[in-house]
Amino acid sequence: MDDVIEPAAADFQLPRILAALADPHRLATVRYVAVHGESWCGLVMQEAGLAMSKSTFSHHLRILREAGVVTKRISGAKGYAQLRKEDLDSRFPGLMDAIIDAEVPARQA
Amino acid sequence: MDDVIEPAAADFQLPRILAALADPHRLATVRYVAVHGESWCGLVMQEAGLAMSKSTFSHHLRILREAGVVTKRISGAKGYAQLRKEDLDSRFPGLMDAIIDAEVPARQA
DNA sequence: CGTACAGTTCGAATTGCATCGAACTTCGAG
DNA sequence: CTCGAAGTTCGATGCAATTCGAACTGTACG
Repeated sequence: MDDVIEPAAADFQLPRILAALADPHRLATVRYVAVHGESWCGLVMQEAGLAMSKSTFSHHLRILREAGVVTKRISGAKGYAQLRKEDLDSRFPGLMDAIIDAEVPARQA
Repeated sequence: MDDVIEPAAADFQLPRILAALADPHRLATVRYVAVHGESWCGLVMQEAGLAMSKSTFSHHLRILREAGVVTKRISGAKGYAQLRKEDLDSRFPGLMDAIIDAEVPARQA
């Protein structure tokens, strides 16, 4: 069921993390949990402005988890996503801060 | 001939920059010019450990330029690539430092 | 128990990316 | 002018990513 491998911090691969963050949907997801802390996935989908099906969101979350960017915790029927800030900071100091604090350009057409 | 658009710093798009940096070959390229400063492309290809054809390298360099990560200067028949450190720092403070200074995991087979 | 909710997995379609060789342009050196 | 070196562009190809709906599993709650 849930065979997703969340790597240890020592196994983080920069290209993989950058690839995970390079998708606008996933970036929005990461930014949301960075600001709001551990969040229910359903809320993230709504609030982060992600117009996609459940299965697509599940896919994106998997990419983020397999890269080591987020963790998922299951409570009852719901899942909660959280940024792995400490682990990311330990391997790539300043990386996430730079990405999270980056100016979000005005939405362009 | 050279229609590659190198965007102004104000037009930098984070997802695009992250995507450009997410490829190991391009990451190696960026790290090389970050350390060595403006470099002849031929040398970069050799020294950065890039085993690829000229056309493929040209393609990767284009991606980096169009994202705003590097500039190219032509001198005679040769081209020289340079990291756009100031522009990148102005839009995304700390981003490039974090990426360049990241520990490169020991290459093991 | 049965219904609704939360989420994953699967298959399929579409799209995009990395890569190469070949052909071409341009520059520098003879 | 001619030759080789340096790069770019152009198809073509093969692989990976994104996306969806449908079917499935598991939890919560009347």
